[in-house]
Amino acid sequence: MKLETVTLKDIAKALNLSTSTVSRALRDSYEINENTKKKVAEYAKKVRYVPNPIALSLKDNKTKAIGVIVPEIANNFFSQAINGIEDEAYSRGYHVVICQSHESLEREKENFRHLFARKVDGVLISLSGTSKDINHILEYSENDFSVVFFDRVPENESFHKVVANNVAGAFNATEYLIKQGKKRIAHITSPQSLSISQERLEGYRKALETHGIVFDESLVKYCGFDPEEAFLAIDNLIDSQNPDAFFICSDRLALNCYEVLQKRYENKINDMMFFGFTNLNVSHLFRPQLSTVVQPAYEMGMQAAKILLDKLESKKKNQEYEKIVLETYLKIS
Amino acid sequence: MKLETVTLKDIAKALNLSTSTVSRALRDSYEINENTKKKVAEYAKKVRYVPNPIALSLKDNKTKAIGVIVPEIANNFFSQAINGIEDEAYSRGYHVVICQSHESLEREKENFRHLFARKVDGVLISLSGTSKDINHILEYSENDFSVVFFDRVPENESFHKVVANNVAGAFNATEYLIKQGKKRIAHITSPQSLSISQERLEGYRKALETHGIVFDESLVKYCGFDPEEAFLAIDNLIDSQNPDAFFICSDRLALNCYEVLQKRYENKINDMMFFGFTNLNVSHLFRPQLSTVVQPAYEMGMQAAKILLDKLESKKKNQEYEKIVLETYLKIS
DNA sequence: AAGTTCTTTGGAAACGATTGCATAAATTAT
DNA sequence: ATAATTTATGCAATCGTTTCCAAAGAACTT
Repeated sequence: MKLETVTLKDIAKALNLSTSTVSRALRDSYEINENTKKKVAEYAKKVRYVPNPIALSLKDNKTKAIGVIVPEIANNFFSQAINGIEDEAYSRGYHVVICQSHESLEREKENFRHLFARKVDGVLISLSGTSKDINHILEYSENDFSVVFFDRVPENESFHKVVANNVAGAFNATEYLIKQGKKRIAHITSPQSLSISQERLEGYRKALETHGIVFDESLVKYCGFDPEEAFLAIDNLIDSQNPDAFFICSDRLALNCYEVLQKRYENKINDMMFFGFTNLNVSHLFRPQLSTVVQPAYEMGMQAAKILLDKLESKKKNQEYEKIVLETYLKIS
Repeated sequence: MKLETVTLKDIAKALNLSTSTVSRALRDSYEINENTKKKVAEYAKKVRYVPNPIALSLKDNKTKAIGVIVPEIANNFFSQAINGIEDEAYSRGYHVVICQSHESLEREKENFRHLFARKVDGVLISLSGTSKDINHILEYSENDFSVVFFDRVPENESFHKVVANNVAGAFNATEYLIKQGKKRIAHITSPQSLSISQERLEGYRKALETHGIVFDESLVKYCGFDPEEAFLAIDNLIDSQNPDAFFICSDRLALNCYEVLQKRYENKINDMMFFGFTNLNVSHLFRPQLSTVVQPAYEMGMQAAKILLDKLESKKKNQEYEKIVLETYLKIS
């Protein structure tokens, strides 16, 4: 059983030393004789000693693990963000526990409880679509538990945040459509409570304004997470508002929208244009064509992880809260 | 600081008992007086006592965590499989640590080392595309560390495995194309070392055979993980082999293939048909149309997790290795 | 009434590592 | 040569929990 995990005690016994000496030798303490150090190091290597992270965790109440809560893994934006988080975390010796809220506040609370009970050192989170407040998070963060938000963030000032420049992204997308001669641009978006919805709407409005188009509320549809609801909204919109373009603010809604189009409007949509706000890596293969505002998902994840880990590893209580805003780019199809 | 974690010792002190009594009371031991139990339970609830999982882990050398190694998260098949794994694991009180091999054997080895060092109780893995043998895994599994494979599995008999019925899926897809009148069906697939490649090729051949079409090796292309290589192979194939349909065995290759088609063959492809072996949830939106063999990814993940957890939780060393084969279905676009 | 059993509780070791403190031996200073 | 200092090591507590063992007191037996 060469895999039996060997402990300090085993090494101590084998070398006729005490565990404290072995421990210090391995950490290269100045108190230990060079010869002893060498002997210990050699033997430890030979038997492939690996410190037991659990014992360490118990000792200093740190797990070297961080939690991540996202609405869904099966979403390109989030899986790319997670890649960024993992790369940063692993390279710094942390591991990552991923949870999905499935857009449910209840699940999000549960995830938090779970991660906290598991004693992760901190949490990265992108809020669920039904989380209207963050009391469930304040409860933890106010007691010195580190939380960093990314993508979908709360208004509360007292948090670190990493977001895309949603206003600019939405502005650029809308402007592009306008420049293509579109006048009645429908805007399909997520629940109003989400920061991303508000900011993207703002970009959309600004672009209209800049180009002298009157904002028409009836072209805007907020959709929850029930597909049928989205289908109906989109259907109504096409029937009654006669849009010539769509600016759709999530993967999910873009797909809902295409679903409707394919089933019911094959004939009408020839000169409609579609813009999304997605990280679908296959959007260029869609017909009708779907251009999208692409967010630097990987980068966002990495930055968020970096902020969290920096915070965890700095002694001083850094009271300044960073908000990092990353630029998006347009991918025209 | 209402969040300060409370320990058994705190409860003991507050109630003037010993920690052992408190511990036993909470676990409802027969030795403890009913009144004492009640008092302890009440107080524990009041102060929201949650046992420290790290202390437990240290004690019984179990972390209630399982590791998952997949090539990529940002792939619908795997993220769906992970959903299945997580649902099963969380519902049984385990958490999940996810690692990505990025199709690299080296990374896969590292992932394994990492998970083992972190003392996860077992591992679920889908092999990387460059893992030609599994010595790096045998080393662990031979020493009583539980490993369950899913999707991309080794030949080795002494493992639990959960796979899709790749042969049947490939057969059905190919047969469908044949029935649509296709005669020269190209087959683009992953490295030959992978179980999925071999099995899907087998299904493809069988279908041809069944329908009296001679298998033509030059219609088959194995592609590694370099996109340029894939582009070239597909390009050559179209130029020199005049295929009238494609059966493409992965998300990645399907995308590579479409890349080539869009850039260079817009005119030629009108009557070509395309079949994939993917869990892309948007394949019906592609043009040219992409039908696909859909695997029960969620179910596969769940079953794999179930087998692993059952194994972890059963005392007896179950020497029979299960191989579960789940059926696929065709999604025609 | 003395011994036996049952009920209920506490003490202490264990899991694996770190670390403050004590101490023995070796070296240096006076 | 003796005291002071340095060098090198070990002991024991700690983190939070479980569990084996001991034990005190109550209740029972004969």
